[in-house]
Amino acid sequence: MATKAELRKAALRDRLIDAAEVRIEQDGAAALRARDLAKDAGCALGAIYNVFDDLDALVMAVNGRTFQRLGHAVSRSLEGAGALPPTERLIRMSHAYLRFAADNNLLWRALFDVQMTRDGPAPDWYRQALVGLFSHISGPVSELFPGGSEEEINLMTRALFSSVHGIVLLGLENRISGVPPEQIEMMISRVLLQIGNK
Amino acid sequence: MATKAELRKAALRDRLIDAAEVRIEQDGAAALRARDLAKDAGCALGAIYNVFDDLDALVMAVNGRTFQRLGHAVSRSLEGAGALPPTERLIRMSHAYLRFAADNNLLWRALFDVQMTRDGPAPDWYRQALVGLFSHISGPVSELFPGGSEEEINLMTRALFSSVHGIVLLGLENRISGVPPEQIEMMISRVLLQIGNK
DNA sequence: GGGTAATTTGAACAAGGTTCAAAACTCTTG
DNA sequence: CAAGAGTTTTGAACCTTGTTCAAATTACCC
Repeated sequence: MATKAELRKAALRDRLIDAAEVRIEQDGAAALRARDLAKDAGCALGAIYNVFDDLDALVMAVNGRTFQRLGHAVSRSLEGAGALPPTERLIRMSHAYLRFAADNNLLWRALFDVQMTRDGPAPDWYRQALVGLFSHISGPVSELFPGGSEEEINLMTRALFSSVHGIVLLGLENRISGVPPEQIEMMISRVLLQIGNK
Repeated sequence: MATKAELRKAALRDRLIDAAEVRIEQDGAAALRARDLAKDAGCALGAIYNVFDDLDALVMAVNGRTFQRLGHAVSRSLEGAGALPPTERLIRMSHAYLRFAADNNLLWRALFDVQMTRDGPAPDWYRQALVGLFSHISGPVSELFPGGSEEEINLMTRALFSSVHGIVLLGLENRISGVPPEQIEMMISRVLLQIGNK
């Protein structure tokens, strides 16, 4: 049964994730402060550690949500696009990826900051989420390389994802003095078209 | 004139950069400890702050060295390759980039960690170093796209660099359970060949 | 050699993650 | 309902770390 205490704990968990999400998007994951979060969530400092092992675990919980939203954003970009040529579908997904990264910049960066910090392998749900993203990509890639073995398709899928990720990452990096989003969009389109029109 | 004090200060500066370089390559930039560095360099804790504004500035000094070495590694990969087709030259440079990133993983990552942390724009020498890297790339790219305007060449140059960077970044990320370097090499080759053989 | 200025030192401060003994609360039983 | 046992929550205290600065040391000049 769900005792009163368990419900309170679950509610606190949600409030903490909410608060952390807001603060990460505002100032970045590195600027999270336990004392701020306790204030935001209306709980004691130590209460955070009744719910999460440490602040990293809280960031990971936020990352779970972010990954979910990212997956939906990419899926949505394919709605009604099933009949388009594979290159066009790749471009749509990539542009959705760019837009998500631009609109949720610091939350999106937090996704990739964590693994670097931690030594052990990323948690399972994390790998699963990446596999989910890849599964959207491998379809068009298979169509582009009909003769390729499964191994080759997998390789190309990851290579293309990584390429787009790199363009988005560096494109948004110096967003102050840097590249306007339309130009990033164009970089992605050019590279993917170049690869598609062989 | 170079007073005795100035010489000592310069020597300390070098010892601190040496020590920081070793520790960053060992444990990553985030694990740098002022007290460890003081011990390594045989100086007082406060002495670090007579030479550098803060630890970030010391990391930046290490980054300066790393960028220098990275530039040389990429340059060297082109020695005697001037006559090769542009795609082949791009592949050689990219493989050199991958090898450098793999052999100097945490030092290489420190290059890209800093700007994310800091708010202001990257220092000038930093941008210059990137421009230097790009200048190696834009040659082959111009040959690949002879009709392109300067603007288009610049765009493609940055796009290609970012793509390779992304493949290397994610390829080396989960290096424990992840992708072997030869496979990363192959990803880069495939993508670049695909782009070149249009 | 002695006096002044520059340099170096490391104890002290501040900030922030994490712990844990005590307080508050909840549930069970008589 | 009351008392006791068990659970949950609390926040003061602890610890690690970057950074400062008054005091001690060293270098320089006459």
